[in-house]
Amino acid sequence: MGMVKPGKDARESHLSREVWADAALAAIARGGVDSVAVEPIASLLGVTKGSFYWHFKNRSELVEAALHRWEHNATVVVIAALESNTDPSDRLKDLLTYTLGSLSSKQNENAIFGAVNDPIVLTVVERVSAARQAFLERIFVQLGHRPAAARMRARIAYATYLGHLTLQMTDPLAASVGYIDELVAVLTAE
Amino acid sequence: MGMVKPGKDARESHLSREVWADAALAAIARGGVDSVAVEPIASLLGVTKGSFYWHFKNRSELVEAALHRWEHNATVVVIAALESNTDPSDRLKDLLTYTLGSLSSKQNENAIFGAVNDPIVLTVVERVSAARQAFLERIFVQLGHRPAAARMRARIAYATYLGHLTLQMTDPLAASVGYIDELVAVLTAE
DNA sequence: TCTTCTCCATACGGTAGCGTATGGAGAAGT
DNA sequence: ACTTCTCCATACGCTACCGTATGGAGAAGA
Repeated sequence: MGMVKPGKDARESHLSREVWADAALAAIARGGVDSVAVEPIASLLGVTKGSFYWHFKNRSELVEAALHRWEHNATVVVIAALESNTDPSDRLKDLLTYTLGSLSSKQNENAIFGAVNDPIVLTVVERVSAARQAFLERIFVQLGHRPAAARMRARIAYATYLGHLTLQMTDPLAASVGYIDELVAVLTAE
Repeated sequence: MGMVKPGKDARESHLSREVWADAALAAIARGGVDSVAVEPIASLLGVTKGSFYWHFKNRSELVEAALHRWEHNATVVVIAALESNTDPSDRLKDLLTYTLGSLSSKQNENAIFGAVNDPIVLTVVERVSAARQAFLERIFVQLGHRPAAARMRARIAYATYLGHLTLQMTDPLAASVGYIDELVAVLTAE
């Protein structure tokens, strides 16, 4: 197999599937899932369609790859980042601070959630939402809620997160001091 | 002016701008703002593009008209429906019950908020969000919160509403009894 | 009746993007 | 050195949609 070994130096002459997927994810952040087009991305990467159709079967496969990358960042990475903190209340606050803080990922989230009519998007979103709500549910259980109540609280907290995601697309939070504290207080109120 | 008077009978041979705008709004609910295309809508209405370009200047004008219709339904109509109820706590619960209940409008909302990268969509969404948050802010003031706190609570409540809107696209609420009561309790907790 | 205006059909050119077919340069194997 | 394989460029046909140009049927006005 005459494959070029990627090597560790920065300049790689050959593109990989991951490079394409990341470029597609960036396109989603800019113009939504529907705006993912092969030829514009190719010219951004400095190549032509010929490259794309060697790495991928068609456009849907590219979108799917991009969504899988997002899924990984949105669940595994985020949850792993909170493993160090064990106190449930702190964890909730850190989670909200972390997820509502990173600006670039918000464009992606909002664009992806706004395209759930696409069945490919739907399945990924369902998995991500389920994982996140399960994570939140454990927090509320640790906070002393009973299973049914913890489940409702998790849903409320997750919905609140999603809503802030959408809101911040138009209204950048205005950096009001103590807002997240108030938010955590409301969500954990007895 | 040889214009045909619309008359009051149902069968109108001539189409109006409103019919086109409503059809476009239905298209938004199905496939998002980007999916609004002149020719498919025309064939749905049983006419051709010739009709469209007589009523509208171009596609953007159609999208704008559809968004204006949504804006009206999303603010004026909803708020007017709650005028009868004066108790702030009941009003909040009625608002959530009402807005989280109508199934068809959710598709629209989610699709529109998922396309805020479009500047035309952005301006409309900003107006709608401002009006809704102002409405909620008044409720929380009536509930005894101070201005700054009421503003934060209004934002939280609105974000929660938006989040549930998104969530229900994939997870149909599961009809858990008492969920909205729990939601209202959380939002109005001291 | 004859003209005028409204509303729409038809026909046309143009662009953006998808997917395929084919060739070719260059590295990897042998 | 010769072949094989990887990665990509070029070129092509196809579809969907936009916007325009033009004509025409039919109601309204005069």
